[in-house]
Amino acid sequence: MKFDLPTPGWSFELLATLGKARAGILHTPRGEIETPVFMPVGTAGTVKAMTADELRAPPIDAKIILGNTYHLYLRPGLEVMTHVGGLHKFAAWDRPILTDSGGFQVFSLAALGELDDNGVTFRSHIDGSKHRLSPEISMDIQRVLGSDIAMCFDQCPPGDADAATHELALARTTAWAQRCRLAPRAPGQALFGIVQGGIDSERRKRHMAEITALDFDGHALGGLAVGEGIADTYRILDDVAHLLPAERPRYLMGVGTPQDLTTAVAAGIDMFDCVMPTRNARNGYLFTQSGVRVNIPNAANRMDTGPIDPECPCATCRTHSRAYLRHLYQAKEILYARLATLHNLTFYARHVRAMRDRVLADGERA
RNA sequence: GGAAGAAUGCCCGAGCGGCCAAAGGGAGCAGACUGUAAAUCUGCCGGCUUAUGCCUACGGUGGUUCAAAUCCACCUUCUUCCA
Repeated sequence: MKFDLPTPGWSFELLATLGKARAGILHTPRGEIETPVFMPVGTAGTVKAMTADELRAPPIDAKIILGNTYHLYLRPGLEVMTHVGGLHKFAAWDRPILTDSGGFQVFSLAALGELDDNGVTFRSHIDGSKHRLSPEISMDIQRVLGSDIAMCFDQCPPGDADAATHELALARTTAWAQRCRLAPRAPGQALFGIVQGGIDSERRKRHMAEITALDFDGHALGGLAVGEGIADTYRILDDVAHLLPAERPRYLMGVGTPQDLTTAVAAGIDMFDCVMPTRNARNGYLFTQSGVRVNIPNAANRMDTGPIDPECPCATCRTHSRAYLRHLYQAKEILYARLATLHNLTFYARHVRAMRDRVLADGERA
């Protein structure tokens, strides 16, 4: 079944379901995105250590990547972004891009500034200069960046926030979502709403009703895996994800470990992003099919002539040994970051695709 | 042949009478990382052991002192300078 989304040129095609899990295709003006999908994070206009060609080529074959409003606004800034004609041209990436609104930075860098009903004032981590982000400003930056999916500017409370903080964040996030909805967008740019509410199911559902009423192209669950404890994360996913409108894509923001993705897909999520494969790669943590992680600096790899993962088709595993990678890591060679990132992104891409294949193979046609 | 200086834990290197199992760095070992201020950060790093505990330790051997990596004597090795 294929559902048109509010933004022209966009539709979501549901192919099969297996329990709450789904497999589908998100049709966009810049191409198809098979779901479930993992979106590599490219905060500053680059998925760190990867070229656009490497991301596009199998086995990663990323159909969509992330960019970040806050970071790209601070550097290189809107003057450059306008001049170069947007993020796609700038980064030589012709497939879809999703931009985070800066909402997460409001949360994670909140100590830098003051938060009020209208937005957040903060100081640049680069030069200390004072800046302001509001729903309108965030949307305008995302318009200039020209992302395919813009995210609403939201407030994401930490995992241990109290009820009052959550209620305030919910009210603001809803009010801000309404304002983002009215803001000008780039041609063909879709907009996703974000559901907050912490780990209280009833609060989540209440906020979900507010956000889904606004007719966004897709819906995101925000504020999960922000320190609340994995059992609560999974409980909320199981309680809430499948209640998001079935005919629109469902995006779990910022998650997560391979097991998190498995759990979330089973709960009905279609889209993910996370820094974990890229950052952990750079920090020596490599994923394997067997589930046993490889800490590449460990002495056990010193003499190991085998690949990171014998089941992995990536160029790193087909070409290089653990001993070599460990050496590159220890020697702080730049090549290490590239080889490791290539591997971890391959792992994530295959992990998510395997789940999609399973839903298509064993599920019911939608 | 003479003169001056130096020898510290795996390496480099502070300390120059007690607060020294000995700063700091490196190396090594282990861990963390979830809408990226992260090629980052944390812990361990003489042994026994997980104790306000014991042993072994600052080139070697003696000595001074209640107390020495720190002071003295000699020895060994190294560096620089003068012949």
